[in-house]
Amino acid sequence: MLALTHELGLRGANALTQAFGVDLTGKVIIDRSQKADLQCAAAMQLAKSLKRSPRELAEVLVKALAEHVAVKSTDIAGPGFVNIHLHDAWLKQNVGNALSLRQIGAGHTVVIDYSSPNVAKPMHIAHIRSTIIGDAIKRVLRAVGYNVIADNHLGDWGTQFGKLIVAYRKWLDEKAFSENPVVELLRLYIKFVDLEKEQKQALGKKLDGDEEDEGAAGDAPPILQEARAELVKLQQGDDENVALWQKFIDVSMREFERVYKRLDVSFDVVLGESFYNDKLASTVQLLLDRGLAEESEGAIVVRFDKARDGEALAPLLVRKKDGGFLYGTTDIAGMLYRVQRWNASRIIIVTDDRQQLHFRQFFAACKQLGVKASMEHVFFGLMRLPEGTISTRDGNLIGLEALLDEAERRATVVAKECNAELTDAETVEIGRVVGIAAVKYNDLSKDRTTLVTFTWDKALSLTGNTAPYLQYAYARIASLIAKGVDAGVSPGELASFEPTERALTMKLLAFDDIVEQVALSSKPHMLCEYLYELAAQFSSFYGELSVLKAEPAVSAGRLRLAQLTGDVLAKGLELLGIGVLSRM
RNA sequence: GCGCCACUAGCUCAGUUGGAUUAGAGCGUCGGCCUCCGAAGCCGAAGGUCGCAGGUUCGAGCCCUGCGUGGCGCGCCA
Repeated sequence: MLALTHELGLRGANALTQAFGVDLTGKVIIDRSQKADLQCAAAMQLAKSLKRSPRELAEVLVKALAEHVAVKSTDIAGPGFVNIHLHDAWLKQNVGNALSLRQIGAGHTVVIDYSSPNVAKPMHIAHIRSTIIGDAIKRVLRAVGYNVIADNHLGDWGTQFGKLIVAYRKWLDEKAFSENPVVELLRLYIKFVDLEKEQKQALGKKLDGDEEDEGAAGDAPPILQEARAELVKLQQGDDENVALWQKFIDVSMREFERVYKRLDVSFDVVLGESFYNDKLASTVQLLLDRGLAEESEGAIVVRFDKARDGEALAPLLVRKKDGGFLYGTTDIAGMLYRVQRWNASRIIIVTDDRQQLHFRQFFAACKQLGVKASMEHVFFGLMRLPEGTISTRDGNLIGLEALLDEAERRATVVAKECNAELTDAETVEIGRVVGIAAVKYNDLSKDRTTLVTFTWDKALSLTGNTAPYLQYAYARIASLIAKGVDAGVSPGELASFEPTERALTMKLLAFDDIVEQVALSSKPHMLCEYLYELAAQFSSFYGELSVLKAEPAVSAGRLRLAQLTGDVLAKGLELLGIGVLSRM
């Protein structure tokens, strides 16, 4: 219905512009309403600046809007609200366009960076947020016409690789590695960190008061010195170390791919941190040349000031005093690369909210370097467990695959209970689709900025506002249509228009509006909310009215509404990365 | 010390970016509905000082200020 609200908004703005001689283009917004089909609050919003009474403006709007073919009547209510009632005939005629989306992204390229797991660490339940939310945003942006580049910015570089190489050579358990390489790598890493801590304590606490020398080789724990040496060799291209590093990446990617396949998540490119290695020195040089970076205590930093950058941010470190680079350097290099290579007008990066400061810093630096693209940090709240923060150290990781396994298992049990006619193979397939959907929807349906506390029962719930509810509505519709075919009823023009049918129609027509809002705000939960309301509206309609057992003309119309609902549900769920089933 | 995010029903969350005398869902609780298109469902009930106090205006759960609680950040990790 976006097209209609836009038309009405334009019409209203033109009328006011003509009446008062002030250009008000774009100032009249048409909203949904509980009291009417649509409403307009512009009269009150604009009254003050025009020095007119809201009533006066409302009179103009009422007259202008009433002339549109879709509008049956208009009236003024309260302090100056304009209520708009639409013709039933118009709604019936236009409901078939519910699935068409304005291509607001046409001609634009957006790069979206999500998932981005760390190599050599298993994916656990917290990784699902970036992965699932990012993938849904990607699908929505594509649906509204953007050329989308989905980029998995792997954590495949950095100091941890020196540690891993040392630990691998010292303590590798071959058998464990061949059975589950990533778990073994995690064990090795933890073992290293434990030893490092031990040695540090043995060295005494004098390091605290002597920060100047902390980086000096002499005072660091021996094991850490070894790791640093291996890291330097790796960075210099030492064959053996590079081979090991590549091996870590390969085994990790194999595991990631397995998870992505189960989740139906995909990327266009996988450009990890290491991809930008050869661009870091020149990035720092560029910052220096532009006068944006300066030396400070041996390091190179970018400073910000309120007048130029809009806020007084802490400095961003781009080169350590030992010459090494940091992830801020990589991020800036990545931004420049993405803008140049793809000529992207939007860059979206999906990470948890702890990194907000970092993103504001590096976005500000990019702006100073002339990046014109819209840079958006799409952040989400951290996931925690009821007993506290998820941490590798505490060993309370819940593996992502374990979660998916359990989800499928529970959904399979329920599928068997609910539908005895299904074969075992069907039950397993349904359990798979429904279980994965439940996990995804659980994450997608909450505003991404809220902190979530993970519990099995919530994450795997199958009733109420969940994916299975939506899938169930779809399955019933599929069943209806099949029965309609048997009975010789096929979808046709809407004949009757009971209140529930009208409400369902209005809901269907809101689809394009919601999708556009998600594309602009990167908040998929709005689509979840909408689909849930749509399914609920359908369920009411279905409970209240007979579809196939009404008069033929009425049946055809109701079947059409059901079919459109099914189409929108399937399309909406597809945009969330969730599948549907015709039987469950 | 500075900054970011949150605070809405017993619990988990929405609230269309400032709109309408009844602030909405789900779970849980209580009560109805399978002889009739799929009960993973439908209908109804109970449940609220929107963290607290001020402010802005025609109008505030939403914006501003202060405070409280929780979580997370703040130069050589990512």
